[in-house]
Amino acid sequence: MLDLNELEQLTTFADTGTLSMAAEKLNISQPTITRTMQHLEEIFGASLFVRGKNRIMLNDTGIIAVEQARQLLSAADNALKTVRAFDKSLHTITISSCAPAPLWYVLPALSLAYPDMTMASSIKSVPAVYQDLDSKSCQMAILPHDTQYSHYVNIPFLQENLSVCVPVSHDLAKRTSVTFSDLNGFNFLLNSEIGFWEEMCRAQMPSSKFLVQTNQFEFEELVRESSLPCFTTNLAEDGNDLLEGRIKIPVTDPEANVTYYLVCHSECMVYADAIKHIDAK
Amino acid sequence: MLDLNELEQLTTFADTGTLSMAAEKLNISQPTITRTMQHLEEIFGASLFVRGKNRIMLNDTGIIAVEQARQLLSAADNALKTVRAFDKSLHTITISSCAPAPLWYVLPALSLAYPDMTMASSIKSVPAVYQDLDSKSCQMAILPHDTQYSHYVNIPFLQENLSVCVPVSHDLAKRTSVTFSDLNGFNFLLNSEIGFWEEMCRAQMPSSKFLVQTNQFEFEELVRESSLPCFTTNLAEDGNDLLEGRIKIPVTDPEANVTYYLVCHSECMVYADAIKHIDAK
DNA sequence: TGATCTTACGTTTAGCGTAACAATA
DNA sequence: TATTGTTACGCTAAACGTAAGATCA
Repeated sequence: MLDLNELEQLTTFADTGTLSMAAEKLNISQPTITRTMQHLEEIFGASLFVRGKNRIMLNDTGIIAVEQARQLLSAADNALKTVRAFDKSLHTITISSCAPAPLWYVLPALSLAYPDMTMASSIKSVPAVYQDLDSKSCQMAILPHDTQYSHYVNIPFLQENLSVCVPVSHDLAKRTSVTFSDLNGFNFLLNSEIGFWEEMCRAQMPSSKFLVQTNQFEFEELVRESSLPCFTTNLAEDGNDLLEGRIKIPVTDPEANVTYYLVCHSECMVYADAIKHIDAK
Repeated sequence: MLDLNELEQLTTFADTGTLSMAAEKLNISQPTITRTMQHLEEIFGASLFVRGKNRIMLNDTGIIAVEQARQLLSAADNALKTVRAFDKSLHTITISSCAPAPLWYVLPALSLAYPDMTMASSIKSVPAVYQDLDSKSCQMAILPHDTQYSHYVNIPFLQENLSVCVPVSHDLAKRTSVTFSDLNGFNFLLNSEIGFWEEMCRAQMPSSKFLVQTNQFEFEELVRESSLPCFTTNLAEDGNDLLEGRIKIPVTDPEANVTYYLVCHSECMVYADAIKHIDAK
């Protein structure tokens, strides 16, 4: 029977051209490779090399053997990965969310209910979340609305309300509420990785520019040091004095006040059960 | 790295259902299989079984692993066969002939010239020979005519002339020569494995019936014991007294007097060189 | 009680590395 | 002389089988 280790030595030899270099690359001694090559010829029942006194090269059959060896090693690697991936999927709850805030509640609740499971979450746009859901590459999704599809379980579980934060000196600072059309045209500081919020802002305020910060520290510095308006919500845990000197003004548009839904296929409903009791503070 | 031996133990276990039966099937001890299954779990980095106190079964990951193992073992088997087949092809001269007689000269000559090579010959219809030639599944072909294709080497090397053999009492016994149209309508004894001759006879004598004998002994018995006409040629070595009491009458049609051509791709011309000097006795 | 799987133990052997050798450039 | 491949030798570690133990039907 073929031995994948031996085949790897063969392909390494084919790659390097000499037995010694192959040995070095694989951290084994040259004699070992010599023996393995001899053994491979026994196994294949064919001569694979042309041997000089001091030199060894693949013959035509050897070239075919190397080709087959490569395919086989690659297939073996895939098999290993396939099994590992499947096993991992059994021990992982994958969640695709349209926004970060719901995950702050969902992940701890799930970790508590399923301490042996690994959580894998990602924040993406609404269409991307739907794609994960349809391809079953997530067990659970979080969307800012009901899916309307009866083959999904839809559970409302959290509300998030958007406010704009402006310095006290800002034109809008005296307002007690605003709409997107009031805000349209102003430029905003925005965090990255905020899911559907970003597209929503761009859609609702087409005349505004958004300075998207990838780095949380830099974002906070800019909030403190600039007078650019930014956003917060009822769920945001704005640290310390981050918004000191700023006024929070609720945005009243319905698009700015969303109800999140847990969405999953019926077979994953157990996971939803573990978190649907959650109340926002 | 995966070990194909271990994977085979896995699939055997999957086939038999218990470790002990798998062990027996593979002629190894049960503890060995136990250890191998434990080792496979290490290698895959996943639990593959559900274990009772004295029972072991595949879990979902295990089923996937078995599936992958089967594919891999089958791929390994194919790889082995591919290499062996290629090597064999390097040591085999394959000849497709439209008739048996040319092989009586070609095979000994080639064996003499290439003592380390294995000869593989087969007798088939003219179209089948062409197919072998085009698909390069033979190194050399023997056809009853020139191919007219310039990308083939065509070497005329042998003539065969057909005669009909009838008992002295037969209607045709007095003739010194005949044509197919004279013979059309008579029924004939025929050997099997005579290549293009059979189709040729059927085409030239559509009103005749042919009693094709698969067994050489039975054929000869029928020749001796019946008065059915049969055929022979200048190349045939009709043993002993087989045709005693019969008259040989040459068939004069051009189709009955063929010149055989060695046909091969240019890269196989060396083989043709070894035999093109042959003269018929 | 017989069948099954696991663990423990002792042996064997197969594989490895070091070293020596032969040949080349 | 430095590099390469092969052969010889001795050792180690891995793998195996036997035996014993535990559990179930």
